[in-house]
Amino acid sequence: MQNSTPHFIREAIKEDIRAGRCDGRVVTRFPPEPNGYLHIGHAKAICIDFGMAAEFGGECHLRFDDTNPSREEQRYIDAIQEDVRWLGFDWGEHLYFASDYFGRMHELAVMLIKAGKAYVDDLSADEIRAHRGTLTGPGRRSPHRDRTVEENLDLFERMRAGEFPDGSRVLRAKIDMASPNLNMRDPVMYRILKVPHHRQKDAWCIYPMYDWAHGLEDSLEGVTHSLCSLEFEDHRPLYDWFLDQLPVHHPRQIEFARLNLSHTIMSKRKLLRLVQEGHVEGWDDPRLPTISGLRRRGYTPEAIRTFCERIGVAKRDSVVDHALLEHCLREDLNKRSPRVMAVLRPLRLVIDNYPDGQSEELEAVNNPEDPGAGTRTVPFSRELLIERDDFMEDPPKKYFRLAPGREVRLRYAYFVTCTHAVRDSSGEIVEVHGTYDPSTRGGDAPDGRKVKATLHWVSAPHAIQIETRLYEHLFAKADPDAFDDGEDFTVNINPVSLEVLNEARAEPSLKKAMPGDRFQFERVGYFCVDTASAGGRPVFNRTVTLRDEWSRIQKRQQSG
RNA sequence: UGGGGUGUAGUUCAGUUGGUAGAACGCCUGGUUCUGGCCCAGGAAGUCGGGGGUUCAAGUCCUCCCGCCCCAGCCA
Repeated sequence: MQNSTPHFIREAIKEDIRAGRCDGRVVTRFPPEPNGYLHIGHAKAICIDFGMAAEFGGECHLRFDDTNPSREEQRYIDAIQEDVRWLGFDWGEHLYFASDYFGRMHELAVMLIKAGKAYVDDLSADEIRAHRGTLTGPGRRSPHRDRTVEENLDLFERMRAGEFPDGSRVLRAKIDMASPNLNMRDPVMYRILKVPHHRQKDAWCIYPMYDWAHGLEDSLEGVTHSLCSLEFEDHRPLYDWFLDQLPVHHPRQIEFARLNLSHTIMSKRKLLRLVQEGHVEGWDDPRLPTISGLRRRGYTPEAIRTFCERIGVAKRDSVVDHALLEHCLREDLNKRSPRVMAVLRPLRLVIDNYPDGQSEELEAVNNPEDPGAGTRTVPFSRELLIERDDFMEDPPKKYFRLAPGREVRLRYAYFVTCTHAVRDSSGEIVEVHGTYDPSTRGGDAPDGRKVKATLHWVSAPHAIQIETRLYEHLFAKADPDAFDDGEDFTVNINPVSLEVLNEARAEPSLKKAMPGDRFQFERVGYFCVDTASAGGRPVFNRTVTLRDEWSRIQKRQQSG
């Protein structure tokens, strides 16, 4: 975190500290509304909020902005805490709820009314909208704008007491109906909502609006820097106005651009649709950019944090290439993942000169990137399983793998030379035969001869059966929102974003794998044991493939 | 004739007080290798949104223009 690239928020905070504007203290907050699951866009915000606090020796609060009980639920509060913690951040004792400040907010609202800066309006929602004016024209004052302080006080107390039905009255700030900033045209501070709150129960039937509440939440907690996304830039004058009217601490709001990622969507509304319409299996579907989905997919918190660091912080709208996320993932997984051999689409390979019924244990390195990871043994026998892609009867140029007459290495085992392939009546290759060189045990030839390819394999009689789930982008297009009139983003859903392989086999060491464990299947990709794995046959989610030069060569050969 | 933002390689970002541009990812070459992974070396790629101006010198300063994003919830 020390040699991070510079960005404007870091510079602004430094400048504030230098100028003594915040007592040298840095207090930030991550303020989710508990009405949905966190996604990688939130991860960016979390990294910035907690990251800035940590960098300047300050603190970052986790505060639930629970001011709208009609859409918030306890289960989201729980899930959000789990996700933030999993990402590696610690709010210590600073867990807060906006709803805990309702009493203080109410007092301050009364103070504003007494100062003649807020009034109760009887206009309906539609009327208020009509009075607000347009983007280019000023609004009109409500006929109730000039009520006396006494009348406003009385009406506001009766609103709170539950005397009026939902939507019948609101408390509004008295600012400027002609302001070019619509947020300043007498914004609503409180609305009547006779809905029990998930934490406050029936204590309130009026609830504060975001603009009124958020600055106070920040202020009450002593937040120094309130970091949020760009769409709140227009709200900053109002944020400042409220705080300026009151005898309270005044934090500084700074806005940055939210994260967009290619090949996926970040909007809560659209994510919800994907879940509700069954395009995915739930909020933690491994194809979703939700934190829970990424976790189940096998992403590491470290990879996500590195990613958030590398994308930078700026104010322009942008779309980050999903490839950068995958790069950060592979970089981390490469260092930490134990290697293991598994064959996704098996093809029988019979070693004709290997004694029938015999088997032996061969030593394999657990992680070439980490000498401390040690070794294990894998069983070898006459009947092996190799990847179908690793054999071609009539190979094209640059194909280095097994083919008739060709010698390759079986990793950690022997050099084998293919003799022939066997086809069934329909002409499909059902097995391959070959011979091995006993002197190459372990994988090296005493005479120093080389092979151009090394294949992964499993011993057929020893292998365990596993299920693998191969994921591709949920959206085929980089921009899921690129669609024609009359269509919506769901037309861009990739119909083959999930491929389930039931015939995969793995080396027996995988028997001990537990849900959440991550492995590199050598030459194939990184996999993570699914949380829903049944005991007998573990399910492996493909987190990400290994970079694959051969597939690029193939693409080139096909296209030209 | 509303307001607020924002425009630098394909992408995401850096570019100190003005000295004709850098990184990462992606892409391409080559090397290395018991993973076609990792690693190493190299390369292609930018009329710095456009015009005008100030200056010996402008991505940086001034000015005009253009593009894109956000705002008319009793959502956050």
